[in-house]
Amino acid sequence: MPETILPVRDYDLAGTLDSGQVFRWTRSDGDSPASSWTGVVGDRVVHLTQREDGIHAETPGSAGNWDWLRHFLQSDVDLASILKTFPDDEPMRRAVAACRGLRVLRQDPWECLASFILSSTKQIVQIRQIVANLCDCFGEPIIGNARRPCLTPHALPSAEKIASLTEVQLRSCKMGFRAPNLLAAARQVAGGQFDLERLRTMSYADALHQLMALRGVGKKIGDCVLLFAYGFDSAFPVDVWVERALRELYFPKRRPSEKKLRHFAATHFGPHAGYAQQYLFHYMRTKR
DNA sequence: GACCAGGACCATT
DNA sequence: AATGGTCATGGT
Repeated sequence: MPETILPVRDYDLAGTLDSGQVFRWTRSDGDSPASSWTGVVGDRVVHLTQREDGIHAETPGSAGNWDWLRHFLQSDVDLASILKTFPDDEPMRRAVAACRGLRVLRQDPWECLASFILSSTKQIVQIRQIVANLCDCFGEPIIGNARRPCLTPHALPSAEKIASLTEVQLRSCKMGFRAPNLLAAARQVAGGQFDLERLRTMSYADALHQLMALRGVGKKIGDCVLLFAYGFDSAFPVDVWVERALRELYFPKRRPSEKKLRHFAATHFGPHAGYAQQYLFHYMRTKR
């Protein structure tokens, strides 16, 4: 089985894979002290383990030069230089101290868009379950991993595949009112009316505007896709946790208006605001 | 059994 | 511009 070591330091694999960016990774370390995870990147099953000398990776079948994994993990980015751009205030210092090595991943755009269309008013554990249902029922099986037939991993279904389904079939995955939104997005992507690749060439504002034209995609989900799939580091998704972080950590006592809060979020956190947002999010979710 | 969840959207004030 | 209801579902 192909394997490699990514000699990366300052990388919290567990925190990163469990910080609500991706929904298909499961811990597989039993009682071992090392943090070990299994997931799917594209059409490959990957097993990752965090050790002293870096992240150990193995995948059945062919791994090529592993660039696809370095890209997904963003293991070559200089985290320290990003942290330097964070505002020098008490909330950020606390969040950074509490989430050492937290990274922002780089996902496939369709997987990211589909996942976050399904994320609306759902807890992360439930998003995981919905995405798992969707992959198990309609994703392409990944062959060569048949430990047991019922555990055959599946890729996330393509836009074309989902576009060929019915709303009733999608609802069987327990995604509720999100089903028509996912179906509509899949049809537009599969039919070529919506070009996910073209977003790469656009400005942040234009790309966000495009995404928000999709039913079920507002500012928050649009920002998640731009940050997690396209690397627009200025995107600053504000969900209930981040809003709580802003109000509690930056405006205790006062009650800033929604508009004022959005202005603060858009101007205070610098060129890598998206990273700062992820630190605040994970900090709020894991403290206490 | 309430309450809430990585929201978006539409109808009222 | 700011609230309020609605949409499904299940964990805590």
